[in-house]
Amino acid sequence: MKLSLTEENYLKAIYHLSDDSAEGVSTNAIAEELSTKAASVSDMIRKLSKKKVIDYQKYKGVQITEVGRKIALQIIRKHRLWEVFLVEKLSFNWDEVHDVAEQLEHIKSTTLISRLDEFLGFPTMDPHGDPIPDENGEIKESPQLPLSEFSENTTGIVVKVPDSDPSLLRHLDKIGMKLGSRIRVIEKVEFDNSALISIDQSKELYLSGEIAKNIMLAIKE
Amino acid sequence: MKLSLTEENYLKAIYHLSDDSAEGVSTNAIAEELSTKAASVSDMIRKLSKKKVIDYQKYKGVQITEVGRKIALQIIRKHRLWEVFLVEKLSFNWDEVHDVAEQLEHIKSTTLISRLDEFLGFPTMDPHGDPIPDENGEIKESPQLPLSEFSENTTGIVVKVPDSDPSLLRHLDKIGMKLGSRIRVIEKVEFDNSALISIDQSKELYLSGEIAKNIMLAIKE
DNA sequence: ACTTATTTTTAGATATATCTAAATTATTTT
DNA sequence: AAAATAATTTAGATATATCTAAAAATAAGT
Repeated sequence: MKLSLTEENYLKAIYHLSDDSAEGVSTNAIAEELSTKAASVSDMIRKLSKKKVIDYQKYKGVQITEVGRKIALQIIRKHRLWEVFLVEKLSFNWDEVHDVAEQLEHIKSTTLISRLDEFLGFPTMDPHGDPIPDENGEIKESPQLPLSEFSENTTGIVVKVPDSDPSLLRHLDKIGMKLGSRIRVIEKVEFDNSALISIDQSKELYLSGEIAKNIMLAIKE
Repeated sequence: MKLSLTEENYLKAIYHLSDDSAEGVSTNAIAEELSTKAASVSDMIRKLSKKKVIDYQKYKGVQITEVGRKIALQIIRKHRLWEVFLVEKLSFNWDEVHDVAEQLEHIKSTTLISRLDEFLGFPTMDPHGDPIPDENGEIKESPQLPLSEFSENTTGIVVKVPDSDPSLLRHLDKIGMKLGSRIRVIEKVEFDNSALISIDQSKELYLSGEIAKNIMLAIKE
């Protein structure tokens, strides 16, 4: 199955949107995700449907097929492996890697990606804590909740933050919150859903509910 | 200056063809280099001319401008750095890297390429023995010595052989030694100045001192 | 110098990916 | 259920990159 760069980006967007809701993905949602217009999405949807990577009925939204899912996972695998490379080998900050990885993920060479995987020591998680699918598209995921769902006096490890928002990532960097940071919820403020937390058993600060919703923690017994 | 992927490939081809002959580059030559048709080249030439990366008069061929040359050298820099990465870090054979490097050279990120340069230890030569331009487009020809002057357990890339002696060239052809071949001196024989060498990490054979004196190698750390 | 051959350019078509504006279908409100 | 609103699709345009076939300019052969 040969897909153009644009087709790959559409398929990836549809895959991500499929995760959020079990229902079919709407044209508008795809348009917003890709910062394009619904009309363009309609055109592309017909192309992808003809290639059998998505199922599609007019006005009914799209659903990714098993074939499409496998392809999307391979693109995501490449994206995340390149992110590991950029952070571990080229000393990028974890908030600088997304745009470059968006380009690198489209390089076509199965040899390249398996050699890269080996070179990086077969990592299972990218620098944002997202799991890296294996060459068959299998994902091994650990149980996790957003920080906002944690109750007082519980502890978790940062395993995932959205990689799409540089301003958030810069802020987290500034307060010293990284993947692997140990977060303890000391106090929850009912009024605005903010929370007093500690980072790595030292720094204490208040975190807004907005931020807390975006930080995924692995539950620590 | 923003160039599309296709424009970058045209510019690179024109740069390479400019090297061969001091005269302007012909439409047909570009078409053949890129496996496309002369009509397509005519169209693209007008675009590149409008962007001032080449000079062009109808029916008179093209010449690369200083601006164009600088851009071409940056693309070549990226191509060759990626080739070093593929060979040194991902264990590609030097004859497998070209197609992947052709893709990687178009990734846009100056940070990426300077970090990659550093990660690779600021190499001056790619796996084929071609020099790697620096970030200003300057090329430093690498130091070279005749094979006979190399000591045991050192490696070099064939950069020059006398073109005046057909019998020598025929012999080199027979043993599989070409420009760009990677030669490792395994053992030197004092008695007759011959040397046991390996060619391209595979074939091993003895080479007479007479031949070794005539083969120039670029020194590879 | 004139004819022939080659090279190069133009004109018109095709394919991808995008857009705006209008038409159509689906959903929501009253 | 009819009217209003929202979502989606189609129609027609634009921009890039390509092609074939025909025209124009240059180069070569006699």
